[in-house]
Amino acid sequence: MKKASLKDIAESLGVSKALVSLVLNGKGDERGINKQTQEKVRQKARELNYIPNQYARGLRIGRTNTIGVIVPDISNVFYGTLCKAIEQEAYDKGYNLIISNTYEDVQKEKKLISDLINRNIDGLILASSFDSKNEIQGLTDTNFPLVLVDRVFDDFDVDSVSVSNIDGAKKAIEFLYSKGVKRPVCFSMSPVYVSSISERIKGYMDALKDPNKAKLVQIPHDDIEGGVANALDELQNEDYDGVFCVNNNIAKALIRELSMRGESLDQVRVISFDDIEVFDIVNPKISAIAQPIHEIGKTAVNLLIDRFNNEEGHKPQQVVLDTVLVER
Amino acid sequence: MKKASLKDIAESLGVSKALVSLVLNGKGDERGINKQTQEKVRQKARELNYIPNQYARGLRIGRTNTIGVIVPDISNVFYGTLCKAIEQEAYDKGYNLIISNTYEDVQKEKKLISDLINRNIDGLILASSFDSKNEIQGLTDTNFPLVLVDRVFDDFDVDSVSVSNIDGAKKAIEFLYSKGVKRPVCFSMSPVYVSSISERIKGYMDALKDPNKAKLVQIPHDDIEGGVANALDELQNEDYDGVFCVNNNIAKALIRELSMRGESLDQVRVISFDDIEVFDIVNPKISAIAQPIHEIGKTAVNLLIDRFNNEEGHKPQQVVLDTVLVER
DNA sequence: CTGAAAGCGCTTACAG
DNA sequence: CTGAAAGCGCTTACAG
Repeated sequence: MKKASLKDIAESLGVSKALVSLVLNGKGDERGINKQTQEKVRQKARELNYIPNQYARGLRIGRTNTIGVIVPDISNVFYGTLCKAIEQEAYDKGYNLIISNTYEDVQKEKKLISDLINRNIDGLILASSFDSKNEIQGLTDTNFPLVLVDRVFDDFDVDSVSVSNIDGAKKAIEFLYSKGVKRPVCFSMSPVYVSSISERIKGYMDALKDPNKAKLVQIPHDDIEGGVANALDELQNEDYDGVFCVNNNIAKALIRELSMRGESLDQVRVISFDDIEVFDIVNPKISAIAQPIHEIGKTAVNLLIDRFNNEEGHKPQQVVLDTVLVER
Repeated sequence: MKKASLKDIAESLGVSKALVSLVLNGKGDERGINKQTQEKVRQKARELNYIPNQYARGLRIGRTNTIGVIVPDISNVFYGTLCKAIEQEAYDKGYNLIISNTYEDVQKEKKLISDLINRNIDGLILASSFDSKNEIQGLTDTNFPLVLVDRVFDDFDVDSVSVSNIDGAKKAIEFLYSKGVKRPVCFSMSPVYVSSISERIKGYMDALKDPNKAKLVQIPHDDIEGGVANALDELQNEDYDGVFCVNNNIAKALIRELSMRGESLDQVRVISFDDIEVFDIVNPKISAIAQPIHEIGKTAVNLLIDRFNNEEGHKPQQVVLDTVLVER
């Protein structure tokens, strides 16, 4: 039950491997190969259930039609959905994905990047946890096709797709004010240096009516539950009356903690960055700043493919998409 | 900035490619290659930033260290978490993953399977939407390494990992009874033929005190919201007082719909198969039948690897893991 | 209109 | 202790 190769088809038909290869790659007409011969080849390929060996092909062509994807955590709904969007677009364009998680561990991220390159991916889509572009400068120096998503770096001439986080955060704070909130707190998350988080903090600061009343709480990414509980304790006696959560994980922990304490969500106005299903399920519902996740994924894939097909001419672009306030 | 190859190392050191290959693959000692020569080779490989071409290697060896994973929908938390578990175990064992979604579309599933095999994956982990084993009989006939997860087929001698769905559903119903529920309804989902769903229905039936009072509602998988709304309308005037949801998607839709109607969850006792975060966030919390997702993923990967390393001796196993009642 | 040949980068018997 | 050679399966100039 050995797999059929080009040679098997060629021999059984009495033609050359070259001819078979040409026909099967759709270059039969272009090379003026006899229609009947072409049909015979295709027929036989079907008959032998021929499956081209992509590794021989990749070796020869120098490309593998595989894109690497590295995200912090695919079981986080935001990244799960992003990966799904990337997968759909990649699948449509004939590319496969290799997906890996870093869990915000920069050592693992370094290892994953080199592992993936070892696997000869054609390009990489990266939601990085690095604190500076230095860590990936090496990649771009060697001209390796890279697209940053979600988290980007300043002054870095590499393809990227992100959202206007500052603007989104502003919209969130303005929404709180419009609902009568007097003093909004920001529940932020470590590592605070990733661009998406730091920009959202900046948006919060910018939108405050009275910057002196800014209140920023740092929630550690590896103990969100505990961090939120501590924050609530700490704020017990302060006159905060609204919370802006910089991401959905914090908002989820907050909802849970409030309900455990018997405090209704009605008492505290909450809004979150990232719109997830839960916000529409809990009672009362939670408003959110939604990211165009599908478009982020699609754009990232297409930037990469453009780079592949256009090695010389491709100019790195920093795409910034808008967020939407989902009012509930 | 060309990538270094074995040949580059060999030439710059005045040794053969064979020697370099042996050393770099850790067979230097076994083949009695001079320690100093070995050190020189490793040194030079580092210096040239040598990355072996996996496709040349794969072509030569016949293996690619890549596992295909096909699930219905990775943005569904259950499958997202399963993929994460699979990824972790695979990563530890030196395998890469190619993940794809079927969205319950059997045509897409067929195409994906052949696509992945075209990409020369070493083996496949499959949560299938097929209604019978016939669709994949071909795969196993050719002896292709396959592990079914979550959804399995009867009388099919292939590796698989699933949970005791019947038993889990019984536990759910018994829990409802213990909480004073008199007449539990089962919210089931199409396609109902997948084993996980049909077994949960069977568990529900088996556990009913009065089988005549069985009430099974079919929710279409592509319109869960609407299906749940209709179901609630239909049940308006019946004396049901508890709901068993066969999966988390249905439970989420139910929670949302109840809260939209202003009915508290307290009025209707709900329990769901699959334990997800939301159940711990809503108020009141929802009890659930939890699957050992991490163990499912890990077991699947290891069955596959055992099959790889043990081509002849490997005996297909049907692993069935236990569920846990998470009472809230 | 078609074929023979080279070569992608690697590993592995084989030979000495 | 090390090297020369074959070959994995494919594609692509080149030649006729």
